[in-house]
Amino acid sequence: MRYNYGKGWRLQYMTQDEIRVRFAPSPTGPFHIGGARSALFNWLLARKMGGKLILRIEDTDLERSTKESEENIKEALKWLGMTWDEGIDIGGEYGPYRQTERLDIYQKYTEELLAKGLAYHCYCTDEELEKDRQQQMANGETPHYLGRCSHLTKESEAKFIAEGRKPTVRFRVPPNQQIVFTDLVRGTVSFESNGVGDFVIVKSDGIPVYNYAVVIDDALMKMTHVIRAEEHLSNTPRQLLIYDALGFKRPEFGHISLILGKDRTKMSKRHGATSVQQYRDLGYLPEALVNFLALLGWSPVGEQEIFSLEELIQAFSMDRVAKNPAVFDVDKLNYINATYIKQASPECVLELALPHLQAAGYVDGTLTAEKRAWLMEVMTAVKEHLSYGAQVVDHVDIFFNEDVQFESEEAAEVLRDEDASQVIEVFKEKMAALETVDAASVKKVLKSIVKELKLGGKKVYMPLRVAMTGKMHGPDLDHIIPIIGREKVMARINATMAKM
RNA sequence: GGCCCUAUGGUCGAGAGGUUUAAGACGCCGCCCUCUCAAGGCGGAGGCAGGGGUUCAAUUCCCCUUAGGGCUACCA
Repeated sequence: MRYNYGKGWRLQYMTQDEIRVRFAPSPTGPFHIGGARSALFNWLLARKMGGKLILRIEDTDLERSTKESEENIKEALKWLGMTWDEGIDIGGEYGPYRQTERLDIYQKYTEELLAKGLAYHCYCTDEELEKDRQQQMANGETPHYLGRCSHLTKESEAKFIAEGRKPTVRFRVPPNQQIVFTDLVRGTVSFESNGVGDFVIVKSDGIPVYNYAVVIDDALMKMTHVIRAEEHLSNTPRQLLIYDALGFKRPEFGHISLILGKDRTKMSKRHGATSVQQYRDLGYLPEALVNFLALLGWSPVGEQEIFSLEELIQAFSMDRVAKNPAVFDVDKLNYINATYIKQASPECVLELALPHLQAAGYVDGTLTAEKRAWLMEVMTAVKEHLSYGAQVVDHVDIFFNEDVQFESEEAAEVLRDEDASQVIEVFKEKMAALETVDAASVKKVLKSIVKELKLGGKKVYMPLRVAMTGKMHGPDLDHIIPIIGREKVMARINATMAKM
């Protein structure tokens, strides 16, 4: 058995009315790829089980939260193809879905905790707290609040208030308790309450802290499963204590491991692109990114690796989520994206590539229908070579640049071959005689030259390739030629030969 | 420092005590195809972190060590 509770939980929840899961990001910066994966697993679980996905915004960090980040998250989720059933924008039975709009709700529970003596006001200053922390660390103890304000007399409390101190609210952690829960991906996890220490649940400005608000929201919003990143695992005991103190039913927890960079530390900017937006801007396809993310920490039963969204939903299950952290492997992402690009329509590839073609100055903002059609042919020729959209600029100069430059001395050498000029002469004649110039007719021409001149294919193709592109490599010649067009091909060849 | 999580090739990972000669994929190397580069096809190299147990049998269960990560905030 992989987990000591077996697979029963799945049955248990299949018979329940509905699964309710949430994705609850804090809008404090670019939408991280790890957040996208958390969202994905929740979304997949909800869709698989016919449940609901709730999108809640955890914006209690007033300094760092921005509306812009929130928009960013929504856009990214939509782009990736994930939709939510309740939450910001669309509302629902358990709203509001933005924590700063729920302050009155939290306050009600805070008063309850205070009244029951399960929480208390703390007037300690940052300096005092920091001093305690230093000392405990020096003593080799788990730093935690010493409880200085836990039993304040009315007099001293009045004195602090008179001094103008703004209190925080601390949760009174019961001593000598074992906090145990069963994690969907990790099995039984246990903590000692003694290691926790009374923690702040409401800041001195009256705003609740994450560990507190999250519990009230998840409970009130009737979450059945909390699937989130492993960084929250160590916070879970604190949250469990609050569930119990408030008499809430505990949901199931599942902590999925973190996504690491190449050096096995948490993914950060120095590992390259870390936000969903960056991958979109680089010209990755949302389906490919989702496919890749799904495989990072989850594995399907069979050997299939390329999954559509629908197939992922069918195949997904929480009991195949891995416990160990996963290194983000761009090579594999590129491979997956490349396979999606190969299957994609020219229109779709053009869409990925267009911003990069524009940035490189190959095309300007306005595209005529004719130009667009031509670009699609170019895309068809190069899409086999692309891992992502931005790479297009490495492959298209041969279609845009009429001034042929040899990429190397080796290339120039090809045209000095004894048979080169004859090949080119024959090619020009045959091309001129052609009624329609397309891949099939060009291919016929090229083959006939090989045959008639009794030369190897290399001796025929390479001089022509170099004469019209200056390069030794590129897409198939019979594809390139119709795209460049007969006139320009001729002009290029003539110009190149004149230089010899 | 304390607490918690994790440990199969370079990477993602299958594996649920004997079915393993340890899947599959990416990457790497070679061959084929081919005008070239890709793509595609075929093949190859490469791994159970170390040490103790438990057991007739351990990659699989337990313990320790080591390594990595997370938490330890009036961040989330």
